[in-house]
Amino acid sequence: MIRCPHCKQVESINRAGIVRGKQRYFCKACQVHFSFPNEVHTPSLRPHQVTIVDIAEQLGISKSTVSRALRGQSDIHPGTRQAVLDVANQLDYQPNQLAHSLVKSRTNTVGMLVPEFLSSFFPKVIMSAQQVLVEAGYNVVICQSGESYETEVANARTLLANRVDGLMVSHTKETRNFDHLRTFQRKGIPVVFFNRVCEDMTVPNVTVDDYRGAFVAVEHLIQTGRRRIAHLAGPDSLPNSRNRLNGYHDALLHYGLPVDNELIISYDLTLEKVNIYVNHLLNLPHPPDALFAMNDPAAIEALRVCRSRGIRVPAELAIVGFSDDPVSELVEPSLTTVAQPMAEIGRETARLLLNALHGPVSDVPEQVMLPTQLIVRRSS
Amino acid sequence: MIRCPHCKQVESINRAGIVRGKQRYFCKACQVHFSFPNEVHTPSLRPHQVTIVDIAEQLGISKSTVSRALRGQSDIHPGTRQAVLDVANQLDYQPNQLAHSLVKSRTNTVGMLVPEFLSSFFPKVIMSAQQVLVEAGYNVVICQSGESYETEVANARTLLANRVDGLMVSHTKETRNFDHLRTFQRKGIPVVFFNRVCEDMTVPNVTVDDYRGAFVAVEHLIQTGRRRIAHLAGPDSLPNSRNRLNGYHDALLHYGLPVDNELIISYDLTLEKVNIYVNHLLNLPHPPDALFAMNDPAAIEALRVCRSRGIRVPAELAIVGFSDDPVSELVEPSLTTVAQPMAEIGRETARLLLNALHGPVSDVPEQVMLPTQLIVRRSS
DNA sequence: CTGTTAGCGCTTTCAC
DNA sequence: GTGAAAGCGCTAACAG
Repeated sequence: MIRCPHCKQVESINRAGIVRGKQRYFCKACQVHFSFPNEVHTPSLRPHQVTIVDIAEQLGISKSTVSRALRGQSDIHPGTRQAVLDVANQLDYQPNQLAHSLVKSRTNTVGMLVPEFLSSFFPKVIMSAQQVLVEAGYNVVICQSGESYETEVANARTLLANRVDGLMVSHTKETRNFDHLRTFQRKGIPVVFFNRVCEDMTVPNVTVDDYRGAFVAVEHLIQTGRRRIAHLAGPDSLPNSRNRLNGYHDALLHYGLPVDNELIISYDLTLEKVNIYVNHLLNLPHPPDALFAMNDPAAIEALRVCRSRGIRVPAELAIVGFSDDPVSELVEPSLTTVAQPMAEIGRETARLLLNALHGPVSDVPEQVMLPTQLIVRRSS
Repeated sequence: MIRCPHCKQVESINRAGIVRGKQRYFCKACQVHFSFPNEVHTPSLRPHQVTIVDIAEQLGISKSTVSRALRGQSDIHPGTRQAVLDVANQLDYQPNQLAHSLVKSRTNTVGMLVPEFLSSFFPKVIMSAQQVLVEAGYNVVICQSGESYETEVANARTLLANRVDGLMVSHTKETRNFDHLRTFQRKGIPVVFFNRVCEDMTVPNVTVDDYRGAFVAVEHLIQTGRRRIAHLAGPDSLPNSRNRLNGYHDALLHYGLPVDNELIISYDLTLEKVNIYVNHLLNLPHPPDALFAMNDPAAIEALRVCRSRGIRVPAELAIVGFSDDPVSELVEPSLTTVAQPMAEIGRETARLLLNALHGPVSDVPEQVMLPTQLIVRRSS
């Protein structure tokens, strides 16, 4: 009698052919295929985990000696060391990092709090930060909050309970209260911000020059003849958004163009809102001839709105994004955007954290601001 | 005297204006902006971490009582509990998960090994798996290996040393030896494979019906009049690749088309190779009129090659990808592709792991195969 | 209801 | 060189 592993029903099961000698089944209710292997799995209870005491006993020596041998300390008889290593190997000994961390009160692990990792920005930053940190002997554990403040707080608690040695943070768009991060500071655990930084906390941080990036982007639009430039801004809670908005604003002023508040809309970083707002802008009596968006996903969504309305880009509306997501090169027309040095952001964040971790930090916290670069493509 | 935090030089520093009252600097050598905050950071050594003993002493009770109160056990005087909670709060007590895990010999943490997370596939799978697992009270730590076998082995060692309670794995394209994963099995730590599964290990796993997905994709090309269909296959080491290749193969046979080995090229999942191979295919005396690619990034790279060579898609070459990466909808022309239910893969993987974690698993390991869906767009 | 004791697996004095 | 003993912070019997 075959039972669907999902809905536990028996009636809805059909045989679905044989693949590599195995009968496959299909549950009509769940629309799911499944099968069972031939070999039988014998799930013993968790067996005894071998410890240094096991090694010590087998060798008739003390566990201190085993500990020393395993760590390759100097004051140890070469023969003893080899014997320990051999037995450890033979017993398939795996050191217990928990016990080690407990006694050393350091875990060699650092945490990273990010708001999401669906766009390419955070994965790239994570990878380069990780590379630097792993090389320095640290493990990196990544927590993503899905832009939810509550999840971020929960993640921070978990990392704290697990006694990470340090923390890298790019907070959610909802985060206004930073107590969960101040706790780390109070406990003497170094915190480094990147990308989205808290201006009220005195910690090292890594940002890009959002102001300048936005300024140059808008300048480019002006120099290519645009006069009514709209801005899809990010949430006011993010310094990022504010800096880009300021850059936009100052570029208009600098070139003597009026700042029309009707053309500035700040949204919550969800694509549905982009859709609504872009349509709204296009429906204006005097619609904009250009759009500078907070980020690439927004710009690309704007592109789609234009496509669906038959509005030609860039002829009728020029569009510029921010970040240089790999997608921006692939869309049609390809997207002009302000590139951020993602790998460098990661490396710098890792470097600042290592500084804080290693040195008895005698300096004021360092704040790194990386340059951006305008990449002109066909959407402008 | 200002020193560049990167190159440590003094000569290459320029002042770069004042932002929000702070002097900013620019290092010509490193092309980097930086600044220092006003407030001075006093980096004390790591302060004493408060423990249940501290709470016990302050209250003049035993630490067992504190432990019980904190965990909300039943046999405790409500007054005592409240007092403990108050002091814990006042002292900013944070439980030490390491100590807890050590004594319980379980960490409530599960590991996830993925080959990369730059494409959208793994992030999506991770997110949905995480959701299920967090709800069940587990933390998830994610390790990405960048498709490097050595990194995967190192990650596995770390997770083992940190005594994860369970493991979810999608291995690298290089992985042929699975000893690092068998170790978990031997130690009684449940392992679940997903997406890229090891056929030699008797563990639960989650896959999609690659064979059928490929078959349907090629069938679609045939039914829309294509006769010379090329296949850009993945590495032979991945069952994924082999199943998709088989689906391609059988579809041709089923419709009475010849299988031309010249049109089947297997590549190593790097985009540079895609470029070379697609060009090679297009240079053939009898070039293909359609291409079925192992995955969306490859298909999109093929699209770019065509664009740069002025080859019209789909008129001259129809292209079909695999996975339904969000990008595939955005490229021009939009990409026909075989969608994988990423969220469901994650959920199922998490479910299988929870089963193994909770139940004393009395069954044979379950193998789930999820259906795919052909999404026809403009590239075919 | 609460305290005492032992111990999770490891490192670290301090003797010998 | 090596061992004995104490302790990292917490939980879990077992008494009372």
